[in-house]
Amino acid sequence: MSDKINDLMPTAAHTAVSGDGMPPKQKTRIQITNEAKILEAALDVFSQDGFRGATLDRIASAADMSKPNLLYYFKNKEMIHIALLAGLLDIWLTPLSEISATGDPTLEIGGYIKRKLEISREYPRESRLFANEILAGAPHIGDFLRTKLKKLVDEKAEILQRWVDNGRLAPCDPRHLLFAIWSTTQHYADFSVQVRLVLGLEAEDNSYYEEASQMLETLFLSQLIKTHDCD
Amino acid sequence: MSDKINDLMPTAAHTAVSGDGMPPKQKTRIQITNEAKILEAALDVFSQDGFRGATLDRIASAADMSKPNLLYYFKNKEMIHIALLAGLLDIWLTPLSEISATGDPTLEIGGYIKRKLEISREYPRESRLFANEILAGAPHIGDFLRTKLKKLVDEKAEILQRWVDNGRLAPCDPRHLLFAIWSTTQHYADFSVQVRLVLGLEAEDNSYYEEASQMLETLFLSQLIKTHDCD
DNA sequence: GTCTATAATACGATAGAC
DNA sequence: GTCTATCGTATTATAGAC
Repeated sequence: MSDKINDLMPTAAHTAVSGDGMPPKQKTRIQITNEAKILEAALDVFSQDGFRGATLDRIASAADMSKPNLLYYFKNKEMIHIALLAGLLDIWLTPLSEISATGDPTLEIGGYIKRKLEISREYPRESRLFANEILAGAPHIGDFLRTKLKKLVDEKAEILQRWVDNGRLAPCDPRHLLFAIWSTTQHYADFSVQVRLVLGLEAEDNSYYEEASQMLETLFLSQLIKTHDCD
Repeated sequence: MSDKINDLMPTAAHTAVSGDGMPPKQKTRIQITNEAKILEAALDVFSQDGFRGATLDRIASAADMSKPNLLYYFKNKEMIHIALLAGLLDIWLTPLSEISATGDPTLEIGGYIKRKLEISREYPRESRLFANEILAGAPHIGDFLRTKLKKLVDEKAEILQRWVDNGRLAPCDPRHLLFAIWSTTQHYADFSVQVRLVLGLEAEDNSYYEEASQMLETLFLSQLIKTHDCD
């Protein structure tokens, strides 16, 4: 359960997941396609049942591969999971890191919410993979959250706080504003089954994202951010 | 994977989890205490690792019981899980059902958010149990969501819609307003590990709920609900 | 690189003594 | 009601042929 995510995160998509200090090895074409096939299948399984609940049998079956062949490409179950998490964290954090202190609060926060909701729609399995990892106690990404994510949040919270101090943003705790954005956007991926059943939609029907976008704009932008005072 | 939750939900805490049409049997004191001990232990394990990831070994160990003894009280692993979900749904839905059409929108919605956040704080494991069940595709409570929950949401959405039509609530999709309330409040239970790591808090430190309460009031009440127009 | 075979352990559930 | 013993299967991972 070593937290190796911190090391391999930035280059996870292109280098071998060796975990030790070895130099990255050049990959053959078949390696690239088979590893991709495995990760695609594993994402389905891990995002549904979590690390403990997933089995190599089901991953191999979903990847249309034999189990030993799967383990030819990844040392063990844990390495597949870590590779997926590493790929996810990259997608995850880019939008947050792009919030700019020099921009307009409404545009910056609105753009962030929009991108987060797009990611929720485009990468729902990654969102559920992350949710499962957190629910399990973050055994694989605890270090990452404590160090890199915290650092980034601290940075961005400072920007938001300055906007609050300048009266350009309603008084609120910046970190909790981020939590609210994360939770509302990811909810549509993590709880999509519930959302669809409550709305009476068929599986795979993603039409609710239009309404979601509208709701989040109302919630976070129409009123929260002060464009003018009226009293 | 039969969805029996619908039947046993209302009386789950006091009657035998027989599942069939048998009349509820009177329980002995030792039955009551041992079943409670099992459910308490199972809640720890299921809420962390989900149904598939949990094992009877760890539940028995946490309950300080032998595995066969555990299975003397519950027919199998699934019955323990269903009993927990049944208990949870009761806690879950009461606040929603209490939203009153005759009340004041600010007080009704504000009260609902407050109660949901209290539940998130008081029953974080139940919240994570629910999250795990949804992430896994809601195999045990799909029917419940499709029928009873949907019905209740439809009812309450109508009330909210009337407030929107009367100009007492900002124009928004009532169902998505509920989703936003659910996601933000439950986030503090489901993602508590991440929240604590990002805030630099120790495990078990729940102090962030005060800030959370403030944030949600700002987000949902201070501006969202129209108390007056200024243009 | 891919396969069959299999080792070694984990897991859900039952049998039967007490 | 609780225990030890155990059955049958599932699961992770490896060995070794091809």
